[in-house]
Amino acid sequence: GHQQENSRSPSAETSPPAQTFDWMKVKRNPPKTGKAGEYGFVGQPNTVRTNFTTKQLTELEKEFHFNKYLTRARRVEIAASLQLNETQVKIWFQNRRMKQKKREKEGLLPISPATPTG
Amino acid sequence: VMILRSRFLDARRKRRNFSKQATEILNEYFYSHLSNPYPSEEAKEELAKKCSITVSQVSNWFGNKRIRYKKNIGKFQEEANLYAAKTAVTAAHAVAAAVQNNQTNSP
DNA sequence: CGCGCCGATCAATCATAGCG
DNA sequence: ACGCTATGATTGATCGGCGC
Repeated sequence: GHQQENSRSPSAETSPPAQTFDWMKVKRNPPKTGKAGEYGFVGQPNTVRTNFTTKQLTELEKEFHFNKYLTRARRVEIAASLQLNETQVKIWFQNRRMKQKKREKEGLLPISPATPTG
Repeated sequence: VMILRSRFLDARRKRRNFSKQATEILNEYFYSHLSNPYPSEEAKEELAKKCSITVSQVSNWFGNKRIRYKKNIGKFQEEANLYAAKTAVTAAHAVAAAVQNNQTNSP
């Protein structure tokens, strides 16, 4: 048996490697977490993700436990309190909710492999 | 730097590589859909079942695979060729079947 | 028309597994 | 035991779509 010939597949898929598809070119825009009012550096995006401190995470988690959703006012308070951008606080809660959802989802399936419903 | 890392790390600490079989299945899907390696939720569930892993793990695998693949396409050439050849056989069968069905229909 | 949210994904990083 | 690479998981932030 031998099937090593390079025949042009009439179909669409199954193309030779090294081919560059759109998904390989996808590039994310740099984070716009430009903080203003701290140091003299204003206007230059952060290019990298912020590293939240343990204190900030602790406070955020505490707030999250209080309520999963934030109001504009609350967001402003927390942002100022933790020295973060309102957007960062908003995004953090967003991600937090997704994480919560994911945890709940996984904590239910892996214990029931046998289901009569098929 | 401090030990800010070892505060609430958990799952990330102890992990086990997927079985060879699971990796094989995932790679087969990835390379047979190289033009668009984004399995639907449904496909992920099926892959998860076949690989005996969770849907999240399937998502993680594809996420990592896509990023690492495009970051260094050359490094995956061999692997790509390997699975491309493998899927080519399957494709050939599909084409053969399609031809039979397409006999009465031509563009 | 803008804003927040959801779901998916990106991209960088962490920490460990695997190999010589 | 040690250094390096491969690989799974985590996560701040982006993208597109939706509803208000």
